[in-house]
Amino acid sequence: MKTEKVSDLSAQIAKDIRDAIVEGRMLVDERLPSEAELSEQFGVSRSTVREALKRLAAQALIRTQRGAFGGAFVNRLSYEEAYGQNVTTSTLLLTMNAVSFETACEARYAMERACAPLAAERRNADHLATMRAEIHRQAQPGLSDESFCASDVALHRALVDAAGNPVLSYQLAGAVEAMQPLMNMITFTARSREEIVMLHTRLTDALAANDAVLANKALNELEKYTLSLGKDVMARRARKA
Amino acid sequence: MKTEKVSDLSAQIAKDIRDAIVEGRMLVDERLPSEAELSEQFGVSRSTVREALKRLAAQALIRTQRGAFGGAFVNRLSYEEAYGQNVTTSTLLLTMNAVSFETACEARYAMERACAPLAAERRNADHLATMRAEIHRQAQPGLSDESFCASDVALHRALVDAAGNPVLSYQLAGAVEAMQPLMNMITFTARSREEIVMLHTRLTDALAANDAVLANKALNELEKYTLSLGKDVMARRARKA
DNA sequence: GCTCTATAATTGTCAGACATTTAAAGGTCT
DNA sequence: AGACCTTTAAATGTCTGACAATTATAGAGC
Repeated sequence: MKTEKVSDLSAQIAKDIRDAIVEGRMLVDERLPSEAELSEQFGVSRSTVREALKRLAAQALIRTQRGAFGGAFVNRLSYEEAYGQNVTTSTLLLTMNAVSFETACEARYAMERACAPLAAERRNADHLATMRAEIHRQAQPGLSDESFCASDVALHRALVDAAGNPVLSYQLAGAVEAMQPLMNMITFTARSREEIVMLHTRLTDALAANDAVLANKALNELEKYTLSLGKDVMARRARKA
Repeated sequence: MKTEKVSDLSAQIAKDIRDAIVEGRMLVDERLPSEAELSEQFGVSRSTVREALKRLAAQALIRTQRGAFGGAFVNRLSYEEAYGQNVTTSTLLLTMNAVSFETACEARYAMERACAPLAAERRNADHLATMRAEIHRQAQPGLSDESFCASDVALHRALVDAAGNPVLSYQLAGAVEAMQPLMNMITFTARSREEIVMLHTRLTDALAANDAVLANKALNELEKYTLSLGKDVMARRARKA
């Protein structure tokens, strides 16, 4: 066996099994040996095996079923599960490492621009309807800043989905959702909301007209404006402190 | 407490603690209660608590230290840890869900194009040197297809890093690395490698000249060419089957 | 042939024990 | 006083054995 001395058996066993799954030596829905068999195979107690399996379950690599003919099975990772993992990890990464608003904003709009040409080509009526519905919501007075940001993310998600590429949707929508806590730092005045709604409308109109160039222009202005709003907030905070 | 009946105590306990971390109720490097204390607080056995903690450790949310004054601590998620998680999850998602080469290819180059303008502006000598080194390697005869693809990914990574935005690097490099198994399906003839090396050189030259437009053009041609190579492979496979 | 029940396999949980690691406290010598 | 060693206590890591809960299958009874 390749089990090096690591002084954390459950981690080592989890790694062995994880490698087997990632490298395709175990296939989706294949059943792992029972906990008792695994403990014999690896020469450890059942508790240790269980801790290893829980590690894998936390990464959605396996699912377990109780009862006779139950056990642990290699799990087919769904977009939904992977998406959730991605968002949790990315969110923590950003908040714990004090990523600046400027950096997050730049990354976000760079990724949005990556979808714009595809979205302009492939958007369908549903995508446009979703975007217009979110724009409508953003124009409602009395909306909290958090809800405004959430709607902003939803609109972005529609833009990304309009590109018609599930891989792009998974990667970018997750990334943007993870940035929401950072975006939430902005306080949106009535005036700035008006401006953003206008730019969102221009973006949606551009997609409706299959015009990638106009869509990109709208995104550029949106980035510039969002950035200036963020900088205002920072400056105000700095003055107070 | 908000612990609903879920009939998997360790998952529920893990969720409670995870929420506390994600919502900021527990700060980085803060120490969790000992396993004995947790088992008392949650009213479960120590084994159950341990299984919950292993789940969190698998997501790199906590780290544990043995010995006196040891215990479980909220872990500052590093870019490296998050990156590894992202790649594992994304890789499995793509392979298990049979994402088509076309979809992966499109997503990849869409994301590369997102970085090109920033990279053209900010690339430094190191980035250019890395890219040229990878190009040199790609021109070596006798390189396996896998190594060629790996070098391709490394070159891409340099491009993304050249954009000078760590969030972008984390998200996009992880996404592209996850696509490597799919890209590995292509068999590269000497002729096609020559073509790709030429396009890579044009891309690097464009960045060296701070020319975003030329860089984007090179990426577009690269995408078109990669896609045609992939389609050839598929067609040949279909004929054989 | 259908329904119900018993069975056996398997995971989930618990209790208690011991091994191992590690930082801090205390003691000894110079 | 300071440097070095030893002890100690707190904590995680691992093992053992037991029982509870769940569930598909096989068999009994009609």
